[in-house]
Amino acid sequence: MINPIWLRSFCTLVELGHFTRTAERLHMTQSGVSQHVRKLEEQLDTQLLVREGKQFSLTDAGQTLYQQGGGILQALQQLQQAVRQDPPFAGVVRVTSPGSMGLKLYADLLDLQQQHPQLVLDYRFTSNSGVEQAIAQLDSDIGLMTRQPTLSEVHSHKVGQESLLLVTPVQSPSLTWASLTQLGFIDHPDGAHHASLLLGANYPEFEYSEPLSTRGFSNQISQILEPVSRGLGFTVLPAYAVDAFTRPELIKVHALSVPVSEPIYLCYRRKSALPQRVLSVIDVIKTLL
Amino acid sequence: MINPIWLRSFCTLVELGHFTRTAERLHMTQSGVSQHVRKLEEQLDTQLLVREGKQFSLTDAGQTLYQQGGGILQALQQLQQAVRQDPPFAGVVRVTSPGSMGLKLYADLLDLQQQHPQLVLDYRFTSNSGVEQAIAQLDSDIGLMTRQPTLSEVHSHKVGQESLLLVTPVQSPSLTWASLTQLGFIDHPDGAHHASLLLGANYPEFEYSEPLSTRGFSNQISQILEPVSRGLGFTVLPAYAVDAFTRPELIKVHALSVPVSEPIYLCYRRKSALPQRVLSVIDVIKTLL
DNA sequence: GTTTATCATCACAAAATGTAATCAATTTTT
DNA sequence: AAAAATTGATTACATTTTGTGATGATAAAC
Repeated sequence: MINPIWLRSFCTLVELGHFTRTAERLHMTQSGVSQHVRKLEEQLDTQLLVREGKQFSLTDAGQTLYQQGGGILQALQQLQQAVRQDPPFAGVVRVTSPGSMGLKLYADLLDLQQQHPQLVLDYRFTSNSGVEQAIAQLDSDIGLMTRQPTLSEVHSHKVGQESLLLVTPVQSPSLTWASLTQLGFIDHPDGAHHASLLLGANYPEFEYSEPLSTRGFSNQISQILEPVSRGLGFTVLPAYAVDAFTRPELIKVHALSVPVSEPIYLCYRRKSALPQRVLSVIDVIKTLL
Repeated sequence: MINPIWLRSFCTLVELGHFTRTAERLHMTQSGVSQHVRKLEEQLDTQLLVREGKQFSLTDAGQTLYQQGGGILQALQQLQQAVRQDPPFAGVVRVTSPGSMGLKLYADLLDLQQQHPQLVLDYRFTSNSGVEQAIAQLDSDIGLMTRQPTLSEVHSHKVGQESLLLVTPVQSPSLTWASLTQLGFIDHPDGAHHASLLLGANYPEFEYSEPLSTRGFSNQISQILEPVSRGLGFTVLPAYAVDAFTRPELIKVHALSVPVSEPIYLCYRRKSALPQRVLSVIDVIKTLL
């Protein structure tokens, strides 16, 4: 009986044309891929690949095996999906998002997890491109991004938006450009980007002035407002991150005359049939954003 | 990924409704079958069988898995057939037949093997029902029988016949019924059957007389003519067995007035796609009989 | 010509698989 | 009813398979 694990390695290899990349895709070592192919060839007593230096081409047998085998593998997967019991609120769901909206989502999803003790949430914070990668590599079930993904494997649609807000200490001076530059900027991973969006739209001076003087930086999204609350500077943050700050009385949030917001895209892997628990969480996320 | 070995155990179990018989069919132990099913259920986190004492029925999931899974297994098998290199004269071919025609065939097939050094013949002698069983249980690729098989898995068609011959010592007396009974019978596994066929058709006395007095027995087909050649008795043998005797000058073969012969049926497993080497040997056998 | 990237091979640790022995239960025989 | 025989589940263990890391060889890139 053909070993479907070996077959999968072979089919992936044919698609990628590259042992090392196949290994990465399948979360195994290059040595493993090499051996899988060799064992397939041994078992079938048939050469599948014609090795040409570091390239290879397919023999007729290899061609057949790839075409037919791919279909069978899919059928096996689908069968597993069809038969496996698939409860809507049990099992692991892996969510990845940038920090800002994560602060809100994570709390809300923990509520959900408390309602469904069988549900296990694996929530990871990372950059937009990290989200995209995680989805494409099957490392995450659901992703949230503030831009559309570029990889073709990743499906996305807009599910909401988050306003960018100017945040200053409570006892802040006026909101003139001069006072802001004097107060100084508290930076964070998306700080420059957010600042240019919001400030550029509201302060004509922004475009021509010096870069903002940075008075601090944190990549821990929940910590960014701490220096602001102590009067050390101002920042520009998505609303969800502001909402999550524990001492709102120490900061002041300003509605500027030209509101700016970033879209939020919900992403998951195209084609791969999603288990019920992932669909459930997607539904919940949509109601939250 | 669903393990196709486990799946095969499960599908066979569903068909046979019986763990122990499934184990026999698949050449494994009952314990193994039991574990395969359990592991499938564990992996899919789904009950497949509802155990009812020693019986069982299928859950919905089990039903689906059986139906879809069976198809996938077949597809896998066929793919393997299609891809596996399948030389016409290399590999093991297992032939099973009763002794008589085996004596001729085995020699001829050894000739074939000498012409094709890659070919390996596994020739086993057994009874008609043994042949049938061996085919049905996939223990043999080709079988030869002198009656039609009864098992539905076994396909057969007539490829020839072998004459039954009366064999006496060279210096035998007349062929009257009286002299034969006085000479005595050398028996072998099919002896009684063959004798009744041939003698019953040629000696009206046969039906009413005492059972033949037996002067010897051998289940080694090539040895049966030894006691005959020494004058110890006569026997009735298929022609192929007589032809194989090394000292033909010591025996006398008699053409009786009513010739009797047994049909020869060539058998192989229905449906299972035969590898090229088996087809080759089948062709050769047909030319030999 | 040197460096880097890529694939094959090998030795070994970890994991899986299959079996025999045993147990528990059900069915059949006496 | 009791005894015997079947049948499937479970367990312990030996064997086999599998995947990895290390190493080496060869092709591509610089």
